[in-house]
Amino acid sequence: MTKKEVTIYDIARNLGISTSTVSRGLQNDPVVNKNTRKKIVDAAKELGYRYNNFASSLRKQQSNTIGLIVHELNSNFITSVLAGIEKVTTAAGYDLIIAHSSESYTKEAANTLNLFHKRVDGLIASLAFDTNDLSHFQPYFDKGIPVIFFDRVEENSNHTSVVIDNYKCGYQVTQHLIEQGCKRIVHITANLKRNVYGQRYRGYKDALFDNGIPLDKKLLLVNDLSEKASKEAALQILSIKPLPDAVFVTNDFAAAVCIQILKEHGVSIPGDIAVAGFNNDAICKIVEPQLTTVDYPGIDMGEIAARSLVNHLKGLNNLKQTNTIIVRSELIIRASSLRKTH
Amino acid sequence: MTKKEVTIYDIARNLGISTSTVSRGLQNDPVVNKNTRKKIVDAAKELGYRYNNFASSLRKQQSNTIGLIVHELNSNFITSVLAGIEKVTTAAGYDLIIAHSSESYTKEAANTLNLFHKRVDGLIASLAFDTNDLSHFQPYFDKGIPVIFFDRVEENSNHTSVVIDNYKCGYQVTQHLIEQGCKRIVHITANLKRNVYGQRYRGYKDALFDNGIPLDKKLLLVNDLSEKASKEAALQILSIKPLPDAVFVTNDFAAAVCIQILKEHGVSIPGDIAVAGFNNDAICKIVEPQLTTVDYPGIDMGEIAARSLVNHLKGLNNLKQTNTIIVRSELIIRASSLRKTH
DNA sequence: CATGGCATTACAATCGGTTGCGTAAAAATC
DNA sequence: GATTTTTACGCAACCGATTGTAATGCCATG
Repeated sequence: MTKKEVTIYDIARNLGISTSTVSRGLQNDPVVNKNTRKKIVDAAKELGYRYNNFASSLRKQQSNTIGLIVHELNSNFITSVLAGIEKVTTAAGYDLIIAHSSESYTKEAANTLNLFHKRVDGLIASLAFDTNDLSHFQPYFDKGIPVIFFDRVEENSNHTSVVIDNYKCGYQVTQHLIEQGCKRIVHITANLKRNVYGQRYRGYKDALFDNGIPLDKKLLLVNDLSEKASKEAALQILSIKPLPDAVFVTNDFAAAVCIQILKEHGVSIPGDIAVAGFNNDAICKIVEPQLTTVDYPGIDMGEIAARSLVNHLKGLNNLKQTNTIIVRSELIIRASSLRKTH
Repeated sequence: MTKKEVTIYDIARNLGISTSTVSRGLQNDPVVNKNTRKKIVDAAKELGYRYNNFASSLRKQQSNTIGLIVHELNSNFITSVLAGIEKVTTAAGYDLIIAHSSESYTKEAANTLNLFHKRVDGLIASLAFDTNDLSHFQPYFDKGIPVIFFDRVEENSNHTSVVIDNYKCGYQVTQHLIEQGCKRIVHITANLKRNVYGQRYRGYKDALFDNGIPLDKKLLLVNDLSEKASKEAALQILSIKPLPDAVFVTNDFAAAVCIQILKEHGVSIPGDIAVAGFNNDAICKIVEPQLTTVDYPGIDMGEIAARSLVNHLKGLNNLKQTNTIIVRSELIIRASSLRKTH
């Protein structure tokens, strides 16, 4: 069976010194003599000592852990964010606990509570599709545990958030499609209550308006951007008379599925219908024609969010002063939307 | 600032009972009276009590947490595994800490150690590309902490592992390509020391042998299956004279990139070169032609691995009795390899 | 030789649940 | 009504590291 754990008491007894000295020695506290420190470290190694995070966290009243709640893990974007966050938190000596909600509010709330009980020192979160309020974060707010939202945030909340300018991106994509001569632009997106989709839609709407193109509600398709939904959306597009001349999808994978179905039905891309996606996933360069999209700097968002949190935890800045941080983003034009050669 | 934490002592004082009763009451121990239990739970809610995992874990000497080490997070396969694992661990009341190595042995070792210090009750792991030995898991073995490997495992080790029959899959794919009339089959794969690639290669080799096709070392391309490497591999294929008539890539994304480059150079798929991938990622149905591949039951592997671990932890079975669990897998034939119509 | 200063180390309380064991009271048994 | 059994709860010792404060020893200074 499991052997007895080695503790600082064992080290202390072994060396004939006190546990406080051992504790300080292991923390490299300069107050303990260099030689003693070395002896402690050596003894620890030799005895097979392992640090007990529980005892430490219990006593110190902090976990040295940051919680991360994401809506999904399966996109390039989110793994980039993860990389950015990890880079910063690891460097700052924090551990990271990742929880994902699979786009479900229920799971998100459960994870939020769980991480609260795990006593994370801070939280970074991207909300699920159907999250409508932030009441499940209330315990954090009450206890003064910092929470930073990124990408999928709640609008009109005065919590710190790191986002891109979704409105501008939506506007840019639409403007680009219009400049390619498109006038009947379908917009396939998800729950408009979620900021990223709502804002992009507003950009789309305003771009149409500014170009004197009437908004046609029939061209707005809201679904969950899954493979199945995307296929159905593509079929629906085919049934619209006259055929639309562009599709702006707020997700690259969904756009790829659309392109596929449209092509299967003899529609030429971008000749008949120009298509644009969102996120700049790896898939963009695989589909034919290659997909116009918006590049979304995941790694930067992750780094910025994590750095803000870490700085706050170390007392270097105060989150209450910064509300929204907007990260640059960029329209990337590829063949799927190019109808005019300049 | 952070208000003082509410503890079971506060609840006890409030109700004029002892902490032991409170503790038992909160655990729903039937030994405490129903009414008292209700009073405790109510008081806890009212006072804003939150359970302290650290105190509990410290005392109980267990974390109720399972560690998961994966090589990456960005594939469909791995997120399926994750879903399977989560389903089981959540149901069994365990928390999950996910760590990913980004295919780096160094990070894998660091994560392994970190989870060890976090005192996970058990570990589920899929190894990185370049992991050659299991010495970083030694602390677990020494302490008797169960470790289950899945997918990317170390061969010839007598640790419990959950895998598919990679040899058979490699054989099947190759056999299928041969049956389509291919004779010069390129094999693009990664580090052959890693079981999944080594076994598939052996299947490839044996299928060739059994069909009387000589093994041509020039047709074996080993790289890291990244986008860049796949492009280079495709260009390399184009330079082989005479042109090969099939490519078996051990990763769908890499296969997709290859197809793209080959097509750009006027190669017809599958007419000139038949292509097969591995994993049955969503991308398979996006590329043109749709990609022949091997379906890999991620969710099952996750469930099986997690269930074995959980059962072991609960004392329901003993891992030392089960060594290797093989999960079913299936060749999925699509247009990218179909040269003959039956 | 006494005293002050500095460098080291020890003492002991503390963090918040958990649990074996003991006991009191209530219920059941004869 | 006495005794046994049940039910319900309390006592107190843990788990292992941290840290404010006190104490020790040493050297230097006057």
